[in-house]
Amino acid sequence: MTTHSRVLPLARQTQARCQSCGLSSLCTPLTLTFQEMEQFRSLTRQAPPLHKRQVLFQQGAPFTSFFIVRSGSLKQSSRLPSGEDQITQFFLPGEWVGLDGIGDQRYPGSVVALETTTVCEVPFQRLEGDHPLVVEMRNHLFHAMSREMHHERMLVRLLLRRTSDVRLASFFMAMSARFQRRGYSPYCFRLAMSRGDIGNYLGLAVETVSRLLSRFQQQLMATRGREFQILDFEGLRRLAEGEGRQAAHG
Amino acid sequence: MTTHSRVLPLARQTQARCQSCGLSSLCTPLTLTFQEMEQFRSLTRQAPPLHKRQVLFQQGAPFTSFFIVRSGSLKQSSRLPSGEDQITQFFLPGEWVGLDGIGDQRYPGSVVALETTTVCEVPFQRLEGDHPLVVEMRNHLFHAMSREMHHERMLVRLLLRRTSDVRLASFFMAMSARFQRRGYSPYCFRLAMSRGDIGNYLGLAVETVSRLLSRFQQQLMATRGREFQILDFEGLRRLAEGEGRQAAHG
DNA sequence: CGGCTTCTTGATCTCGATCAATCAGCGTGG
DNA sequence: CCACGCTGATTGATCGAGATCAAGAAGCCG
Repeated sequence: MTTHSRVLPLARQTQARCQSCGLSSLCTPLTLTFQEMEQFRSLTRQAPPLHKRQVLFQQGAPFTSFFIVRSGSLKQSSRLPSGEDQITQFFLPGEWVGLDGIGDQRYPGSVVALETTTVCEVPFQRLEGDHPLVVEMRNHLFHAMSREMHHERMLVRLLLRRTSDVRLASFFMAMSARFQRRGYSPYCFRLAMSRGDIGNYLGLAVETVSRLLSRFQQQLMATRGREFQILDFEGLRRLAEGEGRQAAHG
Repeated sequence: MTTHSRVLPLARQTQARCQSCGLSSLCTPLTLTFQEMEQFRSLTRQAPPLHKRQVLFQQGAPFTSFFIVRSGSLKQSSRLPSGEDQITQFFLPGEWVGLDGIGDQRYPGSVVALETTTVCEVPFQRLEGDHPLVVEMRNHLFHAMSREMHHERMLVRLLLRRTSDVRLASFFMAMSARFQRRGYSPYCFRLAMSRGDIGNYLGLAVETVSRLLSRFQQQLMATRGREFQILDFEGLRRLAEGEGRQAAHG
């Protein structure tokens, strides 16, 4: 078991990287590199691949494990008392799934694959006890959750007062950052979720998302189906941060 | 130090109570009863009372302690790159302040008193080590943060798609639940924050808050300055949950 | 090729921000 | 004690962003 000790510095490294990320974005910062995923592998077990629309776990199911995305992507949505589904998160490779189930020992939303997806399962009980590796791991999660708590709070509250174009720009900036952190191009990526999913996530109608994409098309981004290319990164960032042409400026 | 072991079951008790709280609300569930606050006292030190507008800590200051509110109330706000302040939280007696500073070791927002307020300081380093009390305490926080993570995510995302009256109704339902949990009346309470603060928090203009209160006045609530009384609790709940008269129903 | 879902574009209407003015509360000082 | 001024709260009028309704267009898969 002592062979895992090399994980520790890596955990800190992730943390440091997150700290230096000043992007005002929707980014969920619980991210591992492929290398780190290999290191943690001893705690995990590989699950069979999910195909599109297949469910990883259902809302309300007892929390037993969380998961790390190896490839593909997923969405998490919660069924509201009113009957609608609210998408609360998207997951990309390297990101943690199910952390919000720790709290009351049930998954608070259903997670389904947006495309063919593979995940690693991390049984939660393997994170109990006082083994140094595990202690460090929990510590890592502790910090990460605190960060995300604030992230979420500030950014989503921020979105409350923002126009639809700012919301969408923030979304793409966040996605860009997440791809970049995984070593992919921050300028050109494919998102497996539908326009409807994006709209649901951001609190916008599908039509609005579509119209905004058309508007962005001219200057900021090139869109082709679910492939996105950021043409004017700075411009998009300025828009997301509210420095751009916004309602009631000058 | 072993005298603190009686704390452990209490921590679990809090957790159980939070679990059973099914309110769809903005509630931040990190709450202690006065009794529990006494138990934890050994970890804390009393700070001198803050008067209105006095700052507990500034955004960006190094994270050293968090705090538990003993009496009064506070607000937390973050200065955005654009220069505006976004209120991210209100704190009532029994609630934890500063948890979101753990992540990157800095307070992500400034916290100021809304009225004369007393808090207990809990130096973070007293929560390190493997002493059973401290382990249990961290565990408690771990669970609480996970819960709050989801809470925040779902509810604020929910608010994104909600009309102003639903947002405000949710706000009062959450406040009501928080007062109730502390043993106060859930129907009649005083909120020290201004209309502007509420609007900022919910992403609404002051004028909108004011107008909504006038509208609520007729049926749902009685308002007098910063004293609020809920007249039709069920009605307010239905409105908050989206079952009420809403845009595009019938 | 049909039959689906997803995406786009157009037209209308409503909610809530904004601008503007008045009013109420309240501590200060004459 | 009351006049004054300041801040916060209310109310009215206007306007624009975005939801909604409606209809096509484009993929996508059997």
